[in-house]
Amino acid sequence: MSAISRDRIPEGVIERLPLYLGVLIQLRQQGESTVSSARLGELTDINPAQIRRDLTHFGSFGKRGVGYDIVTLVDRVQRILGADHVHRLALVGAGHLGSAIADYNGLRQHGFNVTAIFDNDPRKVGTKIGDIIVQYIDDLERVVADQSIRIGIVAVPPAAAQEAADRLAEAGVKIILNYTPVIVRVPAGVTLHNTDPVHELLHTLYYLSRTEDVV
Amino acid sequence: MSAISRDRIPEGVIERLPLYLGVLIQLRQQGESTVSSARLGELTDINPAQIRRDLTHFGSFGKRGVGYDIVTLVDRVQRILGADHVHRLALVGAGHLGSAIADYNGLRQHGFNVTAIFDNDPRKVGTKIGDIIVQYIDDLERVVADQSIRIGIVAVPPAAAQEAADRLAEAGVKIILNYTPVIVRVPAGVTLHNTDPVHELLHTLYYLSRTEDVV
DNA sequence: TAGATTGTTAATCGATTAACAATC
DNA sequence: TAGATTGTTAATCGATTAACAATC
Repeated sequence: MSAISRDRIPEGVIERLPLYLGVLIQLRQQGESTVSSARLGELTDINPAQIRRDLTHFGSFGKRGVGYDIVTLVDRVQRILGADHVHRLALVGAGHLGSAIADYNGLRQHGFNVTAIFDNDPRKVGTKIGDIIVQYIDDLERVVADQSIRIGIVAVPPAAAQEAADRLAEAGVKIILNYTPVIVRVPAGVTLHNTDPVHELLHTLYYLSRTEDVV
Repeated sequence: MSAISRDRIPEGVIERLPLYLGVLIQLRQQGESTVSSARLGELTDINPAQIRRDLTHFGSFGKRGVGYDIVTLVDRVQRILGADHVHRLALVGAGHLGSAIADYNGLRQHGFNVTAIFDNDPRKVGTKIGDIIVQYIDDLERVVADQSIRIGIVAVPPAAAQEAADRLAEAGVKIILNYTPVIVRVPAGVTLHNTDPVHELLHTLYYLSRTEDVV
């Protein structure tokens, strides 16, 4: 290897790649064939210089005077992220949130396939969400290992969150998406990502109180 | 005012405040009365120096040699974020995702009160989610204005996302949480926050492909 | 060739962290 | 008083952006 620098890639770069990917796929659907960093910047609200800079961390994918070939760039970004092949997902929790996630088509479109759903409620076990039959939580370890699933989603009530994460990690899952407000501990080697509407609301709220003055 | 600097607060600081708040509330529940930045750092995985630095943007809330009084700090952080009083929320979309959000107790605990839910499906209109009756989407403008709701959540199918956001903004909403993968445009003065599981999965995925090598 | 746009450097800007004096 | 921990400064580190030569 020569041109491509294999140094640490800044976190911010990795966060922006999915954003680029989303816009690129949209452009591809619209039949566009090339795109400039300027146009990409408009669509993502990100400085074009930064987009170019971000991409050079992984190589040089554009043509001077022309821009980036969309099909190629989609492919490259997917490969960088590891989204160029299918990933099986285990979902813990078959309530409203779990159902929403399992039904969500966007996942499959990006190669994320929910292939196992677990719940501890006997009334839910055996029912179907989409194509998938809800299984009893005690089968988690076996099923996850059998399917060598490496991504898990925690969509259970707060009180059950830590246990769900523990079992997923124990079963060999490497990425856990936590949809619970609970601060979950995971062993080293497991990447945790938290999503909590409260967190996001509180964050945005700050800017609200600055703009209008509350009575 | 003298001590408190009224300069621009870095985005990162505002993002961390909700995290501190979550941990502080947890500590308060456990009956703790004071906490040091060191302990707070352990619980949040954030450098203690940064925590102290972050807080000084808003004043000095601690006691040297002692730490921070938890009750006071919770109160101060809530006030900074604007979370010291109740906010009404309008929810668009009464599907699984909408139901999950409306049922979510964490919201109410932080002063977020879903007081209006809208859907365009006549079969859902009139049904109840928790205490709230689902209303027809065409009533959105009227209801939101009547209740002077300033926060809206979009939990509809992707195709309906832009329209939902447009109507919320039109009705006077200032913060929109978009739970759709669609890149939604909002008028100036409206703050948009996007949450998409795909986005988060793709982001985390990058680190997965670095650690283990895929076959 | 002239125009456009990349890849890359260098300058700026901002955020994180270590260190320590102030002080409870 | 001795020990602990804050508030704050200064140093480091990293990320963003402007600018432009390379080149399609």
